[in-house]
Amino acid sequence: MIRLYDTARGEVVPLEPRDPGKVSMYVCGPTVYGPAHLGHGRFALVFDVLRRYLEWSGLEVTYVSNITDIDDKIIDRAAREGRAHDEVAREWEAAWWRSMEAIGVARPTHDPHATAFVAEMVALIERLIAEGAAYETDDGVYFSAEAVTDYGLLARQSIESLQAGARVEVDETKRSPVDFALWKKAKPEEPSWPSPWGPGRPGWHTECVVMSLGLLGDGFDIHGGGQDLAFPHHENERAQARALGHRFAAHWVHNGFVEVGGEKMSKSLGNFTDLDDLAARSDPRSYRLLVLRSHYRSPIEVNEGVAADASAALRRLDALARRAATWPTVPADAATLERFRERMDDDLDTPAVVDLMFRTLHRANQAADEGRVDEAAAAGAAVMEMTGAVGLELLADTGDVPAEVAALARQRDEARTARDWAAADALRDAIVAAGYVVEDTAEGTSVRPG
RNA sequence: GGCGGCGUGGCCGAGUGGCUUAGGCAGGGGCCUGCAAAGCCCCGUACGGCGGUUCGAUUCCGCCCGCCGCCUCCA
Repeated sequence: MIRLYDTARGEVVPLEPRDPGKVSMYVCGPTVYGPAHLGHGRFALVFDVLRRYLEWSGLEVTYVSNITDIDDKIIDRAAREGRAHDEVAREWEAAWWRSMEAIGVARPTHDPHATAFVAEMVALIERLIAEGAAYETDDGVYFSAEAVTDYGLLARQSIESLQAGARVEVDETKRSPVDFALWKKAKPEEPSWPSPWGPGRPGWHTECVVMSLGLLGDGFDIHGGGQDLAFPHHENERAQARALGHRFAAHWVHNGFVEVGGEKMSKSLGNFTDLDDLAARSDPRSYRLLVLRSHYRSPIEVNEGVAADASAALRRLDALARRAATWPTVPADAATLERFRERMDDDLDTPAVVDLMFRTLHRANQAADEGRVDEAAAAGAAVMEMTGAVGLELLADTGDVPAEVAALARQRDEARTARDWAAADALRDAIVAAGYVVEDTAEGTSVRPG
């Protein structure tokens, strides 16, 4: 079974599924108020890779990722644009799924929306009040962090040091600086839902508690998200669940940030690149390869040079896929797949897996060059199996080539047969100028989109 | 201030007390090719600084320097 770093325990520990053969995952999804950037892309890819690998391993995965469709930022944007908040949320949610599709992230098993669970959230808050873990103030309902003895577990800090470090103006209505809002009473003009405390909206941290427990049940296997969610978001989710006696998530997994010039990419710093821009400028699969090249908990630097690097590496993998298409169909090399499994099971060691992919690619090419076709085929099949298991689909086909370009290729073959090299080179230049890659093969001129 | 992490060859990025000291990209030489492309072969002796432990440290310990993250909305 796979071993993963657990933020709560601070070490790599085996994943022990609650239900044998099945894995339940909850990954905090986006607040839909704007375009997704590379950071969102990374978390989506990291957990997509984990999910696909678990499925490849034969486990039945239930993957839940929510859509936060009510939040101050959505309300702000709607107000600025003079639109309804739900209209803004719908627009950006649609954009989110388009971006996810562009980078090949599989759709979650369930994609619950916060606004569909408001009644359940109200019920949960009522229970927290009844337990003495929450209290009402003039502007809302707050959770009392002191109600949970190990508050600070995910932050790996004591509640005292968290309080001492509070950098925010202390809200006078809160009893403690680390207390957080469960329910925000609506000001005039703000969207609202009815509650025992008057019209208002839920705080961010409650939705994930209700939706994860509701869809996956208590003690679900994995709760994931970006490192910046560990505290306070996940800490606060956990606090609510624990206050009500739930075990909640068994395993907490957090991915590292995307950085630009050594700094975290974030909307507030304004140093972000939209996922759609990247997908439009390059083969979106290269971003997955880029993400796989680093360990999921390490920061990754993304810039033009690094992106070009990944694109070039991807071209080699595609080249192997094309070559492998001419080899016999044989089972993938078992020893290589065993290595792959070992590396992946070791806290998702994808850098080692990329290493293994390229070594195996090299082995396949070498065997083919030396005429050991079956060995090449087995190694090639292993590369395809591994890339497929982590969601990297290699392109073995040569793509669509227009009839006029194909005609140029045939003319070039004729010229080459006639040993008219000047004509052959001119035709090749023409095909390249049209944006295609030309390669000679035993069957003649091969042309594919560049 | 508290907590955590990082500093590796031109670039990206793994890893390890010594042994064959990843992988990718870029670069140089060669093979193949009419010339290319793709592929193959060969080539780089790097681990922030100063001490310490050790037969031996990039890897362990201490200190220092530099950088980053969380403690606030944030993937």
